[in-house]
Amino acid sequence: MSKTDSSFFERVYEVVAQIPEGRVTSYGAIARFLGTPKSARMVGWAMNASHNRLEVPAHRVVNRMGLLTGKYHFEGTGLMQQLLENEGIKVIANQIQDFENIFWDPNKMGLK
DNA sequence: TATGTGACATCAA
DNA sequence: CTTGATGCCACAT
Repeated sequence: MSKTDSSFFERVYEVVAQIPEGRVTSYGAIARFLGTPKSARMVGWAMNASHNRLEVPAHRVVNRMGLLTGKYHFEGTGLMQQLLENEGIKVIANQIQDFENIFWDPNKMGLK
């Protein structure tokens, strides 16, 4: 309800919320889109707070290698993988298959 | 006010 | 080729 977002996190949520179904993105890509290419860690941190923002599909956000790094932060174990598989993404051993194929770049979002 | 932290990324040896 | 170490920025205490 505040008019001033004043939260870098809010921006991350917005980007993540724009991720199409069946697609995934990386922390660095989001960070770069926000203008802070070196703050990839902050993106992950924002996800930490995303637990309050259910509108944020954090399960669609993975690290650079397509590895479900934050699966341990979800409710239970394997929930993140379940959600991804539910969208048609193949995940084996916390590793997304065809990661490059389903990778969604926010920078290309409105462009092209 | 200062210190610590973190679901990453990138460079170096 | 692999493994290690550092940088990073914004938020929390």
